[in-house]
Amino acid sequence: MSTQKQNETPAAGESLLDALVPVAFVTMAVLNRIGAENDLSLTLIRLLGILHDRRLRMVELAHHLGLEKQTVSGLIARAEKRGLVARAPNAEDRRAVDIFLTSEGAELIARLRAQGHQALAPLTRSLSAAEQQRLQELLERMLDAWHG
Amino acid sequence: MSTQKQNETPAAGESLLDALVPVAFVTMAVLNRIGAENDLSLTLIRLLGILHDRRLRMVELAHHLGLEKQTVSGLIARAEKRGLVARAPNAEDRRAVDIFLTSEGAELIARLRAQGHQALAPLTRSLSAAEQQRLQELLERMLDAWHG
DNA sequence: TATTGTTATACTCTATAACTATA
DNA sequence: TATAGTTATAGAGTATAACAATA
Repeated sequence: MSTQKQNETPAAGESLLDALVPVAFVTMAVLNRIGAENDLSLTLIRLLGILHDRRLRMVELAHHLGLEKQTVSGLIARAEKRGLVARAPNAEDRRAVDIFLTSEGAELIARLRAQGHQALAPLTRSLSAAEQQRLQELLERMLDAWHG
Repeated sequence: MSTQKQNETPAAGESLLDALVPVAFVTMAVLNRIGAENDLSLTLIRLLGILHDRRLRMVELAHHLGLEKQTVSGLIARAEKRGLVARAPNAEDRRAVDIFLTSEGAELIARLRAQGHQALAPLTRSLSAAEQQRLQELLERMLDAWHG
């Protein structure tokens, strides 16, 4: 079943991933800890982050998160009970429901963002300003390639 | 409640995080998808990854994962039932239990690793070899600063 | 007494399946 | 018929609390 290593990723790519994956895990761990301090899962953080400048319908939100609509229905139900988001009937489609942040939810994610910057600062602070800029540039290029 | 922006993270750092966090999310999403294809959660992937070259006791494993020992006890119970890991009494401490990969577990994580390289290749492939190396270097510096 | 591990219990996250209301 | 959303149900992941065995 093992193919010859013809079209496989070269060694250089492997080493990059060996740095990228741990950095991603550390980043997630930090966000997760901040979430825990605020009683929020990573999913809920993402959800609030997505809604921070948008009002979306349930299905759209599910698509953004890569989750099933029933799952998001439950997430929203719990977040709504906590006063972080609200539902409103959609103007054009009477089947649809718009989801949006309450002011409390908006304040929470602003606070989270500040905490995130503080908590992740030790990670970025090890690099000079020029290096940070270079790193940011490379990461953005990767992201663009991924999404575009 | 909003402090003056005296000792807060400077704009340069914020922009880097605005690239780092999405890259981390994409990386996690890819790993998560690969995990799902193999019926593995991110936690289980990490757990197997940690055990790939080690034999650890329950508490040590919990510490590595940043989880409570009871949680890991459950994870191990399920992984053991699937034949991915095994338990053995520790030689020196009769209270302790050593956890280690079965050959099946070892094969699985080797397969996952290959899948991960393939799946994340589109992310890294957008950069030249020199840029990949530079990026890897910067990420490693951040990691060293974080752990060291 | 303190530590290692397990079990009991509860809540969140997630999916599959089945349902209602609207398009 | 197809789509938007909810509810029912079930399993994994996580934590707190209580326990047994060993140090």
